[in-house]
Amino acid sequence: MSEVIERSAPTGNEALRRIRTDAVLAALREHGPVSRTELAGLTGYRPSSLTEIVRELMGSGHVVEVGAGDSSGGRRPRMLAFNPAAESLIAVSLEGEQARVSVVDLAGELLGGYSRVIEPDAPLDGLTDVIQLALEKHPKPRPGRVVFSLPGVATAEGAVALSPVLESLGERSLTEELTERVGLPVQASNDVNLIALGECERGAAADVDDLVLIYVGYGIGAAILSGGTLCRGAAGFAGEIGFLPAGLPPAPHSGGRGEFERRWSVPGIRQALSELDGRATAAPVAELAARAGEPAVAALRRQVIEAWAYAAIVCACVVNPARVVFAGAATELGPDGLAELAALVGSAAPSAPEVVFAELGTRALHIGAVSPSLITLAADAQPTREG
Amino acid sequence: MSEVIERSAPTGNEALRRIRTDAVLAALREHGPVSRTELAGLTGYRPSSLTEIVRELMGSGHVVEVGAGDSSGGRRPRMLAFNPAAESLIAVSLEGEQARVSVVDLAGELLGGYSRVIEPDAPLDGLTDVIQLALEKHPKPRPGRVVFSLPGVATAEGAVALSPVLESLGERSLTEELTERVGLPVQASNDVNLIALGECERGAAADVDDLVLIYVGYGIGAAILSGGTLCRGAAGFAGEIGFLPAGLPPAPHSGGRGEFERRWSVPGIRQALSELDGRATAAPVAELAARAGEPAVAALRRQVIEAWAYAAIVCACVVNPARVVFAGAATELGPDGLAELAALVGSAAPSAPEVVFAELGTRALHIGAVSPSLITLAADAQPTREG
DNA sequence: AAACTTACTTCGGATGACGTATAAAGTAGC
DNA sequence: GCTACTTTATACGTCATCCGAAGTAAGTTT
Repeated sequence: MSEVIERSAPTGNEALRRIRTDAVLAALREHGPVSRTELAGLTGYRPSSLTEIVRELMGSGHVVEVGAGDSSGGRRPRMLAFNPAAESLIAVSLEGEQARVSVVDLAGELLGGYSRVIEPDAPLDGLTDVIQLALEKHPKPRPGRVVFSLPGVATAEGAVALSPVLESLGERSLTEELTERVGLPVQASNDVNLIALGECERGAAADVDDLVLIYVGYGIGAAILSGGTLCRGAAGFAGEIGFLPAGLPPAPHSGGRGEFERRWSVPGIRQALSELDGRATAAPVAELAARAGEPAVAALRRQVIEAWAYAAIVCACVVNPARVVFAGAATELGPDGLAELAALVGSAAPSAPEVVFAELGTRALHIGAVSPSLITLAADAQPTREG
Repeated sequence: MSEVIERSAPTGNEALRRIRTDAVLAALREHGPVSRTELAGLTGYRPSSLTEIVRELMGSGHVVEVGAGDSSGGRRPRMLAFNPAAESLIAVSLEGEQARVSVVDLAGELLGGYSRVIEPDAPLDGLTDVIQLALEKHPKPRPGRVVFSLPGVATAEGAVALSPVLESLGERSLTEELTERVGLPVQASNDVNLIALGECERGAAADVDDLVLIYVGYGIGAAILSGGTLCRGAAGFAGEIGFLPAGLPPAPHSGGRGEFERRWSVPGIRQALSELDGRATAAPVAELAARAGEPAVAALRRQVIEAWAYAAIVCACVVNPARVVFAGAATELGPDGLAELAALVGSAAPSAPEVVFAELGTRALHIGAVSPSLITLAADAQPTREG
């Protein structure tokens, strides 16, 4: 008899136990310090039930009492708060051949950062070393898991072109081998998705459930949050808008990158700028904004804005987000550029979404890594990346 | 104290009761007749727990024993099956001024159909009458709810342009007033979404969780299913691909319909055909397929295919479905047209989805109306349409 | 200081799920 | 035909959980 469980109905007491603690913790994370009575209103549990639940969570350190609140005519409530220092986790990201390892608490606050150059021949050795170093330096709130942020560039074959330093190993072995070596569960996730979760937790999209985040960097990628949950897609490629066709008729794409991404990502804009005046720039988008007075630059800038707006409009038509967040290098466009983007999107999308810039910068990665949504994603996902 | 419940943790016994019966019913709906022991494997419950659950469901008639199964070396199992005849519901759809009311059982089988011309002045009166008629004729499995299939044409203002006969009343009042008049919960849902749920239950997408369905009719609309659940979008407009920009730079849209939809929906193709040879046709898409030998028609046919492929590619880039289903008039293109569509989509989308035609035709609406997903959607939605 | 309000906890009672034992209904071997 | 053995389904005791009511704690108001 196959023990395949179809529908994840909470069966068994341990499952229920998790659900109730998760619900209480989620309510505490979202609404700052609250009294037990307020918590009852938020979660639907009765105050009498919460007594036991809260006692348990205080025992594990995840919940702490933070003094007394204001009286509303009777006994002053004892306020409860989520304690982000109860646990920590390790966030790993790559910048070229440099691996950045950050130890963060459950609020996404940085407890310590380490970096190391990875040998392309044996990337796992270097990664394991630096993660072990971080573990030794920060034993206090024992890190519970490792979140690996991957640049997800999809190729035509459906594989994932990882960062050059990771090309030597298959993608599946990354999480599995690292889990074995480090002794902690390792979860690999698309970097743009992590950033979106971060901005959704505590950033430009904190008050929104339906969101598209468009990240402009070495490539162009989007993250789709619909109804508060990440859209992963059948193969984890949801949001790969680098392959957007430029229009009608759609042209077949050649090679591993999309034409759209090649032209309108940071390297594409850098090249277009250098063709204008022969110079190479480190931050081409910022330069577009700074040199908007020059007619040639202004024309290119307009083209870039139109291209990005096109991506936003397309996403808006398909998933109807309440807000489109531009992140990464796109934020260097400045307020004028944002206004132009918003105007274009507003005039062409059916139910015009708000258009804003990301607010968290590089912190978004850390905050996304501790987002509760990520845990639930990992729970029902295979031990591979979840998109 | 606000009684707002944030996280829907199952609190209270009645909620748990629902969850367990839902889980058991869902398992029975999906996998045909199974023994209690198999059911335990599917749901995660222990056989001893299922004794009580199944007894209850047999009491309500939703589950029936359907004889004995094959022995595997011991006592022969008593097979259990979902009983679709235990309940019925009423599906209402509009074709012009004609309201079609169908009584269907929980398998989507038609028990009876009634139609009636609605007066644009007082549409609710006619609707109420014909629904009451259906209720009188089919009292046996008492209908539990009414599912109203709405053509969802989004306007620029964010409102919904309903079928002409419903224009006289606000959209909110439709479900509320009808609920009051009929005495049953009325749920309004986008027609394309219902069709997608149907094809997903028992049709061209039965084995797929990530799906885009593109419906070509009076307009062009898509339904997005990601991870098995419908994407509704912030305002219920997810899938409104009629407003897709034709390319770069994006042009602002004028009026209530998108340029894309105006050109490549059935009326648009009809007009293009009539401009070719001055004749009006009832089924322009079928004619495109039939007269593909004429050069002028072949060119138009190719344009249509390219436009539809463009929509599919865009959706594939954004949400990465495993399959794109073309429904409505698009199926009249025939196998050659499908092959061309698939080739275009395959060459331009990053992770090429399968491209197929819908299989259920008009039955999709009925099967979608009884999809369990629709109930869960209604549960957390406002008493208005859910997109 | 007494009365009232609010916050929280303790304590039975009911419900549900699990585990084990047991009954029911077959098959296989002699 | 009788005896194992296997598989299926149920009965019952135990434990965990949630709820409601009553009780305690700690304030405010008059």
